[in-house]
Amino acid sequence: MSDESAPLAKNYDPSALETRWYQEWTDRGYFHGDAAAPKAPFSIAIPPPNVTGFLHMGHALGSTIQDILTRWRRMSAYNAMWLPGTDHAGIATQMVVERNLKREEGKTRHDLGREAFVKKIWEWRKQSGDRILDQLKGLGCSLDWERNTFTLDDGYSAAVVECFVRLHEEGLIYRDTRLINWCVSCNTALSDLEVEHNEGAQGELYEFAYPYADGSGEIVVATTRPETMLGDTAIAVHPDDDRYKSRVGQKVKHPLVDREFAVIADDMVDREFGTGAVKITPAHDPNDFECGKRHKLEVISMLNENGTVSKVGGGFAGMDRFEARKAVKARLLELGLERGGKPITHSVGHCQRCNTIVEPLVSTQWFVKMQPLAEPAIKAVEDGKIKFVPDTWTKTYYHWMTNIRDWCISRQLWWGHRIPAWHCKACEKITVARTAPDACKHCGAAASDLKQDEDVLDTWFSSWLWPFATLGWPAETRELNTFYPTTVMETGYDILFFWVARMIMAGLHFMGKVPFRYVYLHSLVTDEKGQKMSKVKGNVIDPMVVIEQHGADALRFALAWLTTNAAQGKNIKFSMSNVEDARRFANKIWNACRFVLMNLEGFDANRYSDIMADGLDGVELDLPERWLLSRVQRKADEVHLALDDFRFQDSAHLVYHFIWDEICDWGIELAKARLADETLDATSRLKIQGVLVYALESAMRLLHPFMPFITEEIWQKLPKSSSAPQSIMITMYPIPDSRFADEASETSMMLLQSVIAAVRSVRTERQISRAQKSKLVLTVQDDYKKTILDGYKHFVMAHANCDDVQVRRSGEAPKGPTTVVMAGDVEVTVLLGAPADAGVERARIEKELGKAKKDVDFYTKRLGNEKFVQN
RNA sequence: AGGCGCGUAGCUCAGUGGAAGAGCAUCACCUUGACACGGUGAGGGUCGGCGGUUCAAUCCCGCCCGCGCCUACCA
Repeated sequence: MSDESAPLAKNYDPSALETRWYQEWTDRGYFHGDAAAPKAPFSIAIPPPNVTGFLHMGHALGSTIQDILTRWRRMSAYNAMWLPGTDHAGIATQMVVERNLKREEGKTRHDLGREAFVKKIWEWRKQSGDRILDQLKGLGCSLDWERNTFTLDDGYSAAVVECFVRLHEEGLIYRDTRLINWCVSCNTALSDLEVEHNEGAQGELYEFAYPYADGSGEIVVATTRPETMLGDTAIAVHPDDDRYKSRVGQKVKHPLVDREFAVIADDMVDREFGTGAVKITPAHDPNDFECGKRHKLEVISMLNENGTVSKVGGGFAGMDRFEARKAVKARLLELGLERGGKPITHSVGHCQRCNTIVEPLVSTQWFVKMQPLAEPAIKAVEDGKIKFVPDTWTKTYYHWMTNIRDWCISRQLWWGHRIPAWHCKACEKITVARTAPDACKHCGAAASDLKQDEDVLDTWFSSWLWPFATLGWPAETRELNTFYPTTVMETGYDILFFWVARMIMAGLHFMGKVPFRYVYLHSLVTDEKGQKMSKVKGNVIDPMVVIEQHGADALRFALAWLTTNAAQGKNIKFSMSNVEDARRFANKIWNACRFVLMNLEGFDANRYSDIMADGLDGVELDLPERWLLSRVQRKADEVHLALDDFRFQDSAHLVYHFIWDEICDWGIELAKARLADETLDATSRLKIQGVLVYALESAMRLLHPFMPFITEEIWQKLPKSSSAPQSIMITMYPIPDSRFADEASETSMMLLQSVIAAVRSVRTERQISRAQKSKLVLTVQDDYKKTILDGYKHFVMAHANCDDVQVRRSGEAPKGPTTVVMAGDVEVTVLLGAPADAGVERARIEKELGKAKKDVDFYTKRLGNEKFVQN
């Protein structure tokens, strides 16, 4: 614990204080959300990172945003709870462990066998699984660690089984044999979403001829995948295509394998494309598969699951699919059947995990029927029960949801939730159950005849339960009752379909309520050039390195500063200079605090709060103090509104400018001279000190969600009345206090600021040295301004470096060389020691005059405009 | 092929139907007892192009030109 009475260190050093405070907060249990607390709940479930992962800039951004929201709401009297956890991440994790196994022991998972391999993964999880959580701690995330959940925890796994069994009972989960996406490298089925379509792949549209079986010529087809001709079972042409009309029904002879099949007519064929004749391979193309169903074609799989040609490929059997492509082409050339080819740009599906080209294969898999789940999920958004921020995503969501297709959920992996289905050796039927069944439900065969399905479930099939399975579902817990629905889901837009949409469906289906009220989707964080950060490119900025160098506070503030509710698809370009800027800001705060602390001689916080207890009424305060108090209220209001709208950049800017431009540049500067004056009476001094402390303390609370560590450190050092809480974390977030709002003072200050700025500008332009004081004549348009400027001319003198200020309603131009500028409608005449350069002066005045004339023209025109005046 | 979005100061980006803003960068001056990770001041933009609606358009509409993203089974 830091010694509160110790002075603030001369230099700001984030590293030591950040670790210290995180420990302190955890020890005091500040992060825990009590399900029984009688306060309005505010909850967020973290998008669980991959258990083997490490924190990247995207996590840092998302977690910063979530922590800002959580800390802000916690300070605003909400029962705030931010739930941490990790995802077992099926394929990704299995791949990492397989790679290690290969590297360290030269073995494959098959060498170990399922049980030993899964054990191995658990060991790996144990050793690396907490790294990413520790990194989140380093970032300052106020996560409720008591609720930390892993998607393979017993309770969570039970929820996954429950979900599967219920959907199966409802007929929403089924098993079917159909064309699915298969990764020949990962050796598993994939869902449609896990296939990435790399746009613009260069391929060849290859043409070759099928001879008619009766020797009456040939039909030329065009394909990008010649090797699949080994599985062809038809040729399709358009029914109205005169070129081929007469050939429909006629047989062709396969040139490489012993097979004949017919020319068929199907209007899926585009007459303009290729030759207008399409080879049909129902087992290896989704289009052809559908076509095959329509025409009851034979489905011949010519590829094995590992991507080699199957035994139906005759002499090509055993070849890799790309090798086979070359071989088939060579053979066709030999046979004189090649008819040319041309380059084509098309999109090819790649495995999201390993980037291997995905193979459409016929396979028996488990599926979820999505449409019945999607309909209520669409309605919930239409009804405004869930709002997307930014709302441009709403349309994207509707589009995907209304065109949703069934979800292939079985994966041929070992790491994950095993499918709760048992195959009966006796009757070959399947029994789906919550626990291993005693007997086959269909034929009564003994348990010994039942074998559990080898496959595991898609990782996302467990994550779609996240907002409620983490709170104890299917049990009816107090946690669910209090924290479900969660308030906000904050995540990257890249998993809108993978995860967010599916959570909405699952939440509505199993809980009958939406899983969250708001979906905040953040942008992709790229490097400063807009390039995606990747190890290969070597442009990765590691958040942990940033934290080490500049502190978590600087990183968080930089991220918040960059986070606009940007339009869809616009990235956040991140560079170290953003962090350095934030670090400079932290340093500025540090030093402002040092100034205030150094000037607190004789200050008594309790006495100050007694004086101010009833607001401004009857309290004699100088203008800068009234002004600063009022500004605090205004900023508190603005920041609150910005956060309420998820405008993180706005809120960060507001606090930044409040602290830097208002507290430091004016509040402290105006206080300086007076505090330095030893003749100042004790009460006046107390008020100046008190207001500075108040403003700084309020600013620290405003800033705390963004920069939790430095604000705590400084807050602890500031004098407080005896009733103050133990930590800034448990103070109230500033809300505007009307007792301290004072519009008149803000107006008056603005007048002073503009006059001071005008004089400074003249002095710089005239190159008047610092040592030389100026004399001013201020000519004003009304008595109010005269009173203000007369009353506070000492501030003008001090801050505009003048030794004489005369304020008047009108009068002759002062004698001697002068420069006149306008500050609003105040004529500011600066008396110069020496005559100005006539040419320079003329140019300046002409420029100003030109501007003024333009203004006059503009307003005259506008006021002369009848329709404008009417409006 | 459909859909979404972007084009504003040198750079990165906010923003609004009533003559444009921030941070950084640039230039000048200032080592003033909080801070040179600082202070003061200055320069810099026909808000992608062309039309339309409006009293008024950077903002609304249409087209065009440049980008980016998402969805999709074009063999």
